[in-house]
Amino acid sequence: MKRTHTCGEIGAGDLGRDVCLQGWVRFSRDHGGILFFDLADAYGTTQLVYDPEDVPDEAGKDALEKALDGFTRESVVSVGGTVRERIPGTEDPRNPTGEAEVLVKEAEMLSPSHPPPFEIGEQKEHLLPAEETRLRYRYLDLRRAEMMRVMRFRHRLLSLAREHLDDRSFLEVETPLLTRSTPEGARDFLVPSRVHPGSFYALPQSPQLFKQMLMVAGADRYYQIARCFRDEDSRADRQPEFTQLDLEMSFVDREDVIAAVEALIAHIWKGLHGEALSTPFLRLGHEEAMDRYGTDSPDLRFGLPMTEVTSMVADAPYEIFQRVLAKKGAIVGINVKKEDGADAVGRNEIDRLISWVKRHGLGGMTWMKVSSAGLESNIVKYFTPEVQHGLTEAMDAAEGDLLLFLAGSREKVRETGGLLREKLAADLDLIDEDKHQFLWVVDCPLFEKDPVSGKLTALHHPFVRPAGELSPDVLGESYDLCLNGVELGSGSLRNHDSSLQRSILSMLGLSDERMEQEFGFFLEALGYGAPPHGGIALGVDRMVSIMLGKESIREVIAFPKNKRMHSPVDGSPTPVDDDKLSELQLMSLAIDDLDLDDIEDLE
RNA sequence: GCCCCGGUAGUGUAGUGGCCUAUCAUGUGAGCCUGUCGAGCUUGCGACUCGGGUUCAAAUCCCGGCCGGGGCGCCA
Repeated sequence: MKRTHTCGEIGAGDLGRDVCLQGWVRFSRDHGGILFFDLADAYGTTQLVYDPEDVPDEAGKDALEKALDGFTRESVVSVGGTVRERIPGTEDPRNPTGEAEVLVKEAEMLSPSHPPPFEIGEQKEHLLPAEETRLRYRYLDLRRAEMMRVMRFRHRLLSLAREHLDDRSFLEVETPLLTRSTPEGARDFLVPSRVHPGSFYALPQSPQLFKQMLMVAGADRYYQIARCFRDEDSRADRQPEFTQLDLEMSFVDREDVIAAVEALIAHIWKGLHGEALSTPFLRLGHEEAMDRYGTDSPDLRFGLPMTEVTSMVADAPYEIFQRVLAKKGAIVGINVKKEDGADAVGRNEIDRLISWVKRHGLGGMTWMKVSSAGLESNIVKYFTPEVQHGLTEAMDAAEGDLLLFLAGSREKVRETGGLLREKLAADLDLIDEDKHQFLWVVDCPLFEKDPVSGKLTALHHPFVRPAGELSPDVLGESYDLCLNGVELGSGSLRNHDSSLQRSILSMLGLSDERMEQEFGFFLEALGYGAPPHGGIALGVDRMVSIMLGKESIREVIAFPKNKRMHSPVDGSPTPVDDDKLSELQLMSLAIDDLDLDDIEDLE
């Protein structure tokens, strides 16, 4: 028997037709004579029915019944039969195939299944087995229609991206997975070389240098759906291997790249959601993002910005503020607007917020209520009417609002204020889960100074073009894309001038010798006519998970690693045989009976 | 490296010191049932993460390990 139809396409139009269906037995219902089976495949479910009083071939009846007896849950079977209309009143309106059924005349077991460790049928989220179990039997988990829907959504997103970029002369190029380990950035996954004992490839953390060399090559516009690898601890939105939609363009300025990315995302959005996405996206300077929201990827689905009031209250004889000012600290306010639910924040709630703030390392929090008579609280008396007026103006305070103030070191206040903002939004239910708020954060500093060593490190990566004359404080020609407070992608214009690139690497502490050793090949490439260029890399896993409202990117990756970077389905990583190691001239230090003398003997 | 939460039949759960020979559902085995659709009915099966401790008594309390998850650090 050969399949003639899928389980999702049988309908009223097929009545009377002889068909062959093949798929998985999802549920069966035995009424003591008449039998029902739900046969499922990737496209849908069709009801099979066996009726002992309606068997065309009496001689084959026993064999047919015997075969059907073996149709256990999740076994793969092949059936031949006739499509017929269901008895009136027994149609299933929830199922697109629910008006028809297939009367089984032939049945064959293709592949039996053990009883599955959990149920494959559609079920409520809270009835799902633990993620651990789902990942161990991922091939069964993926069999669920919801997971198939996720995989299709992801596929569609990538198709739409390809379609859009192909139409705009972007060239899809595969860059190597076996690459050079470079000193900057995350920890590398290393691959030992058999041919060059003691030498290693690194799996790419991103195709950054290769795509830039493609620009030198004159490719003009490049993209790649690129797997990237970073050996750092995972999070709900971080896996050791992940996918970037990576692109790069030549002869462009920042606006060109931003516009190209907005058009790309709008195209994807329209294709997946059917509705136009409003562009251009909001934009925020990095410094303002930090000042107002305490993070470089703020969630602008809600308000509650911070307002710095340090200078405004500088002369107020309020001791707590004065102590902070003496230590060159900062004082910021957050206005919980009446319309955001300030009334819901009573004295008890404020006390809870104060202890929450203390747990985050600040001394406390002060507050004022805005009433018709003006500001009210036990500290208002320390502020002159002019100062009160200034605060009201600066924080856009109106009657019914609640003003919260944090004081401490600038970094701590920013950080805690940002977290408080998110906590308030969650507590007051200000986040519209259906809203998708894109945001560009632009003008990030090129460098970050290590507070302990004073050493400069690159905030993004060392190839970002400075927006002005090179100095430790210079801003970069950068643009980070955020969606709902999550960093979706990071892009910039790059340095196409090799001497500028050298200066930056040198400011990052690389000696000429090291620079030559680690990046010489790339600097050399920049010396052979590198066009001005820039690009971006978008996190595909994050984009898909946010668009589908999933809590973790593991939900949108077919075979993800778990928190401890184990692959539950294949059990990797595993130890390997000693002969494999010795072929690579390697010896593990992670073995129980290791005798250090053995190593010394080898030297 | 650190902090927090969790671990009870195959799966999801109830059980906060003795009422536990551990609840319920689902699953699974057997039987019944001719229009169901996550069919129904009867009945059998099946579990306290591991080690140590406290106690007359531990699924329950304490300590440690293992496993899973969230986070900090880390992630140019």
